[in-house]
Amino acid sequence: MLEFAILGLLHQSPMHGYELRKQLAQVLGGLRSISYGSLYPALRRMQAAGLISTDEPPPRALLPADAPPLTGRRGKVVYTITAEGKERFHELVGETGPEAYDDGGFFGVRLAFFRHTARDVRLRILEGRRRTVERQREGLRTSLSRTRERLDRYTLELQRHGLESVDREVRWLSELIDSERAESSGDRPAVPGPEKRPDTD
Amino acid sequence: MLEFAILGLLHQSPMHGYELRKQLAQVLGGLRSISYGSLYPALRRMQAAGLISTDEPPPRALLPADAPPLTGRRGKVVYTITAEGKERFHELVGETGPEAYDDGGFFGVRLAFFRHTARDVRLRILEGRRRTVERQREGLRTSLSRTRERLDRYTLELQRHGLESVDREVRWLSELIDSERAESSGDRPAVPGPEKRPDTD
DNA sequence: ATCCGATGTATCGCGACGATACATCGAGGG
DNA sequence: CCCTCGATGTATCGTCGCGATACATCGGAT
Repeated sequence: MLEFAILGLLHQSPMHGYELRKQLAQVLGGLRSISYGSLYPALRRMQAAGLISTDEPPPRALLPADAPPLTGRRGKVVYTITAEGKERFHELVGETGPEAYDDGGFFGVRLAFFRHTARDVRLRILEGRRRTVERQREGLRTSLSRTRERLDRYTLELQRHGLESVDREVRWLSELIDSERAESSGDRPAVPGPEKRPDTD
Repeated sequence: MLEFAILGLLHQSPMHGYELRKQLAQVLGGLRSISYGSLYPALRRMQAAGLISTDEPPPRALLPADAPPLTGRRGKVVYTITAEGKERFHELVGETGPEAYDDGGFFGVRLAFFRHTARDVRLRILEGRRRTVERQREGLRTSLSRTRERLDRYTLELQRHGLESVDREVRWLSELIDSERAESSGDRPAVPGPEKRPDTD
């Protein structure tokens, strides 16, 4: 998931780790962010896999005689997506399996890069997400009705609030799906070729 | 957090790991659960710390000559809270610092065991949680108004939905606080002694 | 002149997770 | 009567995210 988000952001423009982290917070929905303890290892993994490269300016121009401690390299590093990285990103962007929507976090990131995603893929993901959340809702509903008596007042409140939230999410997704379909019908004859890439490099 | 939840559940009655996990799912708000990969290590940590003990029936009654592989011990294990565990639980139940409400997950677990929590502590936690969520809301609001133009339609939708959810959570918390205060005023002269333990073993 | 907050890179230990394996047992159907 | 199947049950492994922490640079305010 982190990998996907990083690829998506670097796909737009090269960036420092610091900037990357800030953008990531936006992409993650504004609330949760990602820590440096996750970000830097991820960047190193991706670099090792050849998905990104570092445009690294010389780490220190001829350090001036009185060498400071300098435990490790401390120069600004700009990360750039490679050709393989772009390829990987488009591969991930086309995925429609459960991993794309079962986890809400991943789904949010997929949403953030929907402009790189073909319409039919968008619809499949939105519908998959809705099914997942509907299943959660039903589970919560039955569990709530089965245990209503034996439960703490506060636990009950928590579950009630959770149920309402999930319910709202279903309605929200339905609106997104509807507007997606509406745009789709005024757009093309509804059955285009199977290979449609709205995004070209 | 896991530690707190486990102590709370075992405080009610001894349990197998399997049952513990199911109850944990309820306590966690009905949606997310905890994996065995988290649960068993946590149990072992807590056992090492002396907070719980295992009522372990003899792992295998005189294995019958034709010894099966038996890679590790595979017998049912019942976990029981110890006196130190109860002490630790009451200690945690009295905590009112940011760690009690800054993380939503932890807050949910605290809610689940509110019946073991003194009224004034309950109020402090609820109010702390509300402040935290309000801060999130303000952050989201300003970020949304600052970047409204430059944002993807989908990202915008995601943030809008997130903002509404957070807003609803604030209202929900306010209701809880109000009803808590209402009960409190009809109960005792509002300023009882500082040491009030509704829960006794 | 100095201090402070924003920018920036990096590591460590802890712990949560999904995947996986294995074991037992009751119920039901062949 | 056996056999499979789903629920119950214990356990480990590698991967990875996190908070805490440290360190460094730079611009502007005091």
